[in-house]
Amino acid sequence: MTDDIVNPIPPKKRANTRKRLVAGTADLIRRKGLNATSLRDVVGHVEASRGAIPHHFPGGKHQLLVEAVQFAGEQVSVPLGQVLESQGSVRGLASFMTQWGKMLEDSQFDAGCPILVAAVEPYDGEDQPIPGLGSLREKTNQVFNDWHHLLKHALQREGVAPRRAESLCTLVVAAVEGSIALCRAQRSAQPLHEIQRELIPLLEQAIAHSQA
Amino acid sequence: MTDDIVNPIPPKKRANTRKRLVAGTADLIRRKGLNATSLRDVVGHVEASRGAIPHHFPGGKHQLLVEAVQFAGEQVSVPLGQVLESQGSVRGLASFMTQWGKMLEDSQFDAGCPILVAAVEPYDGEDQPIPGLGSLREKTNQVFNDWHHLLKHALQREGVAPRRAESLCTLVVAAVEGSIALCRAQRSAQPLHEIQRELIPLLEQAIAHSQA
DNA sequence: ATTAAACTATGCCAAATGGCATAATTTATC
DNA sequence: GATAAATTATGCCATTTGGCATAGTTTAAT
Repeated sequence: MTDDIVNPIPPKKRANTRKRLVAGTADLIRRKGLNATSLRDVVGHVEASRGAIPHHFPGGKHQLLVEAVQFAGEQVSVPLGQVLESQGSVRGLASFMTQWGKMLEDSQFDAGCPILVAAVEPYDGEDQPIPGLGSLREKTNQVFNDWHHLLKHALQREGVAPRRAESLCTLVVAAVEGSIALCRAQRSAQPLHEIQRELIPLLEQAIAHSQA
Repeated sequence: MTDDIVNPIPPKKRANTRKRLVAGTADLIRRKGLNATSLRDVVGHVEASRGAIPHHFPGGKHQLLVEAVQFAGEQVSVPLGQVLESQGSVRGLASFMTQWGKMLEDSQFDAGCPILVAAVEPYDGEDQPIPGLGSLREKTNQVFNDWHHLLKHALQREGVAPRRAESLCTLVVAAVEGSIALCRAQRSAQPLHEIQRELIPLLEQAIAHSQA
């Protein structure tokens, strides 16, 4: 009997719906924020049924938000890691920031960074943990830490001392996120370009100085 | 007859209620955000009546939010201008950032920057203008610009070239706001300290270089 | 084919929200 | 003090929200 073979192809359309819900939520968070994104919006956006949510996410909206933040974090950290690896920290960061500018312009500054939204927009119960996932705030912080470490390791690989790398990449992450807020307010990608003008030479200098 | 003397003491308790509503809204925006701050929350917070809102703010919640953002912006820009004037750009910025760190810690990172919230949290109708006030987004951008110009003029006064001052203070504003988001996620003022570690020397260097 | 499980669809509910209308009350003016 | 205006207090309403329950449907295993 096929006893201990559970199933080589476990899910089919089910996992698809689940993923679409998570991705769709992440997408709506960018445009509407945490509170204003209703579950009805989400199921409408991904063409799912309302009943799919309590089924796939017994933790309700809260769980969906946490998973959406995690998903959105990976959506950024994976390409960020690649570009840092292949182009080095300076050129990698530059193309990363260029990408961000394009995204903002393409959406006409209606879609920002979902992680920034999760960090800034207070959400009732953001500190209550979802079993196995942690709280919304923990997850948000974890994503920021991912980006931070990615950059930090890239800088250290290029000779920057750990302590300096620490403050440098906190500055980079803070400045990029902050500039996204400025871009949204201003409806222009200029702030992103302005900070790039300062950050790139600063990194170059730190790397050059370390190799002296 | 007292004909054209309208009234030497125009408002008494009325303007008080109005101001309290605006200030209370600004306060709640920090802790709950735009959407989650209900008008019932506001009137409860400042001990006013619900009817006071349609009376003082015919534009409804929207108008109240715009005025709250303006108020909160002045609440920051006035002391910022003072400290930049009296201590110069570098020391002024340093004490400004220290103040921010204290505020965050005092609230246990429950209260952030209301302007950052207004810039990041999407709000339905944020682009619809309130007659005589402009839209929520315009007002938010205006506040960022105030801070920007305050810092820019301080830097220029100390010899930094306009183009450099431009990018430098965009970086400062973006980094400070971004770090507030990081602090909130991390429940620690460390990110603020880390960016200070980079920003202060950067400004000092720019000023020193300009005087060579 | 049958049965069980996973998944989806739909309706209902209590709570909350912004806006409004109306009434009560205070304040200013003569 | 009387009158009008400004302000405040309260109740009502339509809408939206998240959560849940129940029923229907598909999918997989035997």
